[in-house]
Amino acid sequence: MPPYDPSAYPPFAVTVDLVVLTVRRHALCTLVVRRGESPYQGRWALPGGFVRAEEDLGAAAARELVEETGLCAHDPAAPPPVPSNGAHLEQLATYGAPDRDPRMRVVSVAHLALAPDLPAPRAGGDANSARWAPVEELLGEDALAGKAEAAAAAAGEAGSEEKEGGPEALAFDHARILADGVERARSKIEYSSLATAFCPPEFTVGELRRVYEAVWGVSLDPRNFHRKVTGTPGFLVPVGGTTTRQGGRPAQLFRAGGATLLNPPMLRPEV
Amino acid sequence: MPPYDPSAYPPFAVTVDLVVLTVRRHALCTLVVRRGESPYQGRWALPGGFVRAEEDLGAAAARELVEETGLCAHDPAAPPPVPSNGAHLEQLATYGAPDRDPRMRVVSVAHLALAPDLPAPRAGGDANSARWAPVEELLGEDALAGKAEAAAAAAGEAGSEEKEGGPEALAFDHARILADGVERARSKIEYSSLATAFCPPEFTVGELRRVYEAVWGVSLDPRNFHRKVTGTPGFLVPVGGTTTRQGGRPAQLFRAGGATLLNPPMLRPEV
DNA sequence: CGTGTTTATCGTCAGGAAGACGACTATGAT
DNA sequence: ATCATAGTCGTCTTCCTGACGATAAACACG
Repeated sequence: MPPYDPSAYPPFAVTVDLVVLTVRRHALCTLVVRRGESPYQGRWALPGGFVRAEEDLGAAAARELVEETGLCAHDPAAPPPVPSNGAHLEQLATYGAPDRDPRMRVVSVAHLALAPDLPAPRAGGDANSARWAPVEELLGEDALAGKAEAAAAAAGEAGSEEKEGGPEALAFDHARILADGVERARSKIEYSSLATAFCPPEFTVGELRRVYEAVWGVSLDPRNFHRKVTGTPGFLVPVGGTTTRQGGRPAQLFRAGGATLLNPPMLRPEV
Repeated sequence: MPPYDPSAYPPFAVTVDLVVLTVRRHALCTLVVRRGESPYQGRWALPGGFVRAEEDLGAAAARELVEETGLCAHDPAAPPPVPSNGAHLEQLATYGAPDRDPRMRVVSVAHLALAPDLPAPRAGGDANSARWAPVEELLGEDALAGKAEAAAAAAGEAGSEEKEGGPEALAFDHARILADGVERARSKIEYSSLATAFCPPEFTVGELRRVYEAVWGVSLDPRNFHRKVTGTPGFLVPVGGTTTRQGGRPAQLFRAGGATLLNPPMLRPEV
């Protein structure tokens, strides 16, 4: 790399942060790690780390994802030959407020990963521990600045609310990043087949419906949902077998079809 | 800012690049500037520049927008008190391949700006000149790698196609950034009222329809379009007057309504 | 072994949205 | 006066959706 006058531009640290979402026990959950270092020590944070000198942004996110979860990132542009436990990974947004990290100027390129339900997370790297936390618990409708907290005061809130959004507020601006990631996932499963990324390779219509219900936080009519997804071309391909994982009548098994954009889209119920 | 061990992380340069879109003479156009400096000297590029040491990413994009176009950025989160000629500005994506700039490691946070038709651009900063270029001319269906160029060979292509995507290929990875920005705009005017950002403060239904037609590259039925947009709550509010800017029968004038999300959405015609 | 429960799947019906297109209106150009 | 252009209002058919009844196939219990 040719030299260049370093005084012509200010130096930045560039990191990647990960919003890893999954559906566990009917709830949308995200991976958080306990911070062991100085700023926000002991608080939960999104997993992440520095981008290496010769590393692409997406590669850095994939590396962090493997380190934290063992998941093999599944680039939508280049489907892997082996259908391993690959998670969907895409860039979310970049956060670079000058004071977001008190140590130095850090620009963080957040990525969004969607994964099927996994066993307990393995703590990796510099994290003391890691867990799947329900996003509702982390984003309690007022975990972000700007939301009215009048309702809490009026209701005589039980528990120990802290100043910045609940007892388990995330470090840095990670609550904002998580909220953006959740909103991205909520809107993207509307018009793409991304909801299948939350499912194992073979799944039933009911399991897919429970993904939508968990991500959107609504309940859907099983009959209309079944008609909709089986009638959308390219969304699901039957794989032949049946299963009775959930009790009740055995259900057909499907794989994700080749379609990435759904037409017609799934419609999120109104408010 | 407290000191921090600079050997613990590799230093990056962080820039913002702008995809400024407008509709001119029934065509979707973007602002490009002529590069005066060494890599890709003389080639067209997207406007952009370094983020300053204490500057937020959005602020840097807004500053570049003012420098290049005189447009006052219009943060959706904080509507300006004065309805000046504010353009819509939002973050698009971040590009940080290790070799995207031969001089050094640069991470560019691209932003998307939508503006009404403007007078000739004023060349600012380090740009020799600037112009509005039709995106179709910059992204000729094969300006990006990966597209099949077999059709060009079979048709006995006239003109002087270069190796990397046409005679006016953009510098760096700016063709990719532009393509992503155009795709964002195309999809976002479907379900949001963002198409009004391409219109002057007061506009007619026909002018709004021509925006959709230019951005999507299709032709829409004027009668169905009229019924749709006037029937979508919060999209348009009548302002009272009429105009005959386009010839023909005078048309009612509207302003953009308060709605940001359209329900039902506008539907882009199928392939 | 019957009954109840759970889940899956198929059908029906009414309301609404959208595409195709006819008809009419109000301006300027010739 | 006539034509061209652009805007606006209706109609009709088709498709999608939400609400919901009905049936099917498993298991749990008495």
